Amino acid sequence: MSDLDLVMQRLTMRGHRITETRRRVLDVLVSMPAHFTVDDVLRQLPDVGRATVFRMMKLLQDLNVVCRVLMEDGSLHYRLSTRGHHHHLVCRDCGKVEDFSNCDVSSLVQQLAASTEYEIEGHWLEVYGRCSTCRALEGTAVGA
Amino acid sequence: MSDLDLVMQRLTMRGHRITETRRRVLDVLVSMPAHFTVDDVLRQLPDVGRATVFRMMKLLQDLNVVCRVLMEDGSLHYRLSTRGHHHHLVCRDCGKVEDFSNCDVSSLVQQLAASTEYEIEGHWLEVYGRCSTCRALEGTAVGA
DNA sequence: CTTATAACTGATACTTAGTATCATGTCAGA
DNA sequence: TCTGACATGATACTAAGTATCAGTTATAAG
Repeated sequence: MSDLDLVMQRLTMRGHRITETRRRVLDVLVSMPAHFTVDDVLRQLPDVGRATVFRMMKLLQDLNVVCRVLMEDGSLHYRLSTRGHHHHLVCRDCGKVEDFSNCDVSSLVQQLAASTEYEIEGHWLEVYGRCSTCRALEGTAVGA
Repeated sequence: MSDLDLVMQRLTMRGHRITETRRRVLDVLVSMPAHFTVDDVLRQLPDVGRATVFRMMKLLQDLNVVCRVLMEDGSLHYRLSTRGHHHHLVCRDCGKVEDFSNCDVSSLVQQLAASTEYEIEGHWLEVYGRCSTCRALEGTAVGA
C-alpha cells in the first residue's frame, strides 16, 4: 500500500471522502520540492480552485501529512511532514530543508517550566544555516 | 534619557530622521500590550498611513526595538523587544509573552552542526504553554 | 441499483499582512 | 533660509488565507 493510499485511508477514517480532486492534489504534493506554497500547487493544477487547495492543506495538517516551515524572511511555506514531532533545519542559500527530531529541547523546556511556572505544551524550533553543498560552492565562487 | 530618546538617537545615528510621526508611533508602541498588530497601532493613530507604520516596524526590527512573535495559530504579531537575542514563551490562554534568553540551544546547535555539516547561523524558538495565572483560573472554573 | 444527503467543489468576494509607487511635505545640514 | 534627500500618506497592488454559496459527487442506506 502506497503512502498516498495511507493518506486516503486516514481521510476516510476521519469521515472525509476520497475525491478525484484530492487524489490529484496529493499526487502533486508528493512531487513537490522541499517546500512549496499553495500557488506552486495551483500552477500544476490550473483547474483546481484556490479555496480547495487551502482547505486541503488544512486537512492535511490535521492529519500530520504536511506541516508549515517558517522561512528566515518570515514567510510560511508548506512541506511534506515526517510523521510526528520534528523541527526544521533550513539552508538559507538553496532553501533545502532537513528534519531533526533528536532535539533536546526537553531539558530546556523543563528548565523553563520550573523557572516560569508555565505548563509547557509545545514549541516551535527552526534552525537556519548553510548546507555543506552551498558552503562548498561558495569556496569556488569568484566574488566570495 | 528615556528609552524613547535612546531609540531616536539610534535612528539618527543610522542616518534616519526624527519626525513627529515617528515620535507618535513610538509613543503608542510603548503603551501596547505584550503583542500587537500594525492595525492595533493604526487604530490609535488614525491619521497615520498604513505604509508608514509598516515601514517603521521594519526599521525598528533592524534597530532591535521590536521583534516578531509567531503565535500558535501561525499569525505573526509584533512586540517590543528586549535587547539582543531571545525567545518567546507564549501563554495560549491569555496571550501573555515572556522572554527567555537562557536558551541552551547552543549544545543542540553544535550537535546539529556536527551531524549535518550545516554551518548554523541562527534559530527561531517559540515555546507555547499556559501561565500560572491561567492554570489557577481553570482550577476554579466550573466547566473545567 | 437507486436515491438522498452530507460532503466536496470552484467561483467569487472578502480579509489581513505587507509592499511598491509617487506626488507632496518636511527635517536638518550647509 | 535654502535645498535636497528623506519621510509621508494615498493609492493600488500582491500574497496568503477565509467565507459564502450554488452546483456537483461520493457514499451508504434502502
